[in-house]
Amino acid sequence: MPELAEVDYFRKQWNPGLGRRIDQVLLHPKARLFRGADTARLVAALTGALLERSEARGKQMLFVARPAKVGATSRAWLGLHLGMTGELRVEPPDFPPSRHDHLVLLQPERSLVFTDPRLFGRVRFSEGPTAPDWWTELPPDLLSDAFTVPALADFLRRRPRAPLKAVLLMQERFPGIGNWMADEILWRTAIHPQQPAGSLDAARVKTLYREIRAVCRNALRVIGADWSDPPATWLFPHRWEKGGTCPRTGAKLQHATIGGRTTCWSPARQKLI
DNA sequence: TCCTATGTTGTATG
DNA sequence: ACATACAACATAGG
Repeated sequence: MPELAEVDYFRKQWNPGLGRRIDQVLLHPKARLFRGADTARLVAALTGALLERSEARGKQMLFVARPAKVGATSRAWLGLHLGMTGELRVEPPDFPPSRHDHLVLLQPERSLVFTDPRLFGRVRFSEGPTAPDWWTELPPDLLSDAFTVPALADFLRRRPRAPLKAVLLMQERFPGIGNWMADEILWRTAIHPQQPAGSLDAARVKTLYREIRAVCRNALRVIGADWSDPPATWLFPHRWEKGGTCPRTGAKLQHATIGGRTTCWSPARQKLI
């Protein structure tokens, strides 16, 4: 389920383990989750290490650990992506991992668990004095100063015929936006999800920019903080209701596959132009 | 049985 | 080279 705010919520689930030692690492090395990662080194580096801190950028998470060796300047960098069904949670120290618990960091006081039934998630691992490229080369956060109206306009211009719904899902420009956030943004902006990205005038680009930032802020405040339900004034709680209606117009919501994903919009306020 | 699922990626086509 | 579209990945639930 995780998009921007859900990812940050799950990241914080491991907060009780920060500043604490990792005694043991349990994993299934052949799980698709670990494709491309050196699991042997991951286990060797994290065993006995101190879990220092974590951060999230878009749908990506980073956990940083200090190796047991005294005076070590190198760090262990653990990158996690939750895919479609990944979750992070805390369990007791003696907890027995079940089938989908693919990575477990055992601490004296608790177990930090990464579970992912569908295995669309991903674990990355690196060692070194500074953060690895796969972390530092991530695109700028949508709430940072680096995400600007001209940057948005330029990106849309380069994908002139793609439907806006599909474009908003491109992580290289919109890190953290997923299916429900894209629909929420277009609904607030009153733009049809099928609208070609290159067809917006300057005023609409500016409005789109503002609503992208607003949905990111609101989602982090409401869902990211404690997994609160978004209020009925959002599209979110109505999008899967049968016979669901638009909270602003009262008109019946519509559904179709756009950009390869099930899309919900309010035909009363989102019309092709 | 068939369809759906808050995601990414590899591949084909234009 | 770039833009676009879509199957594939793996599992559970309606």
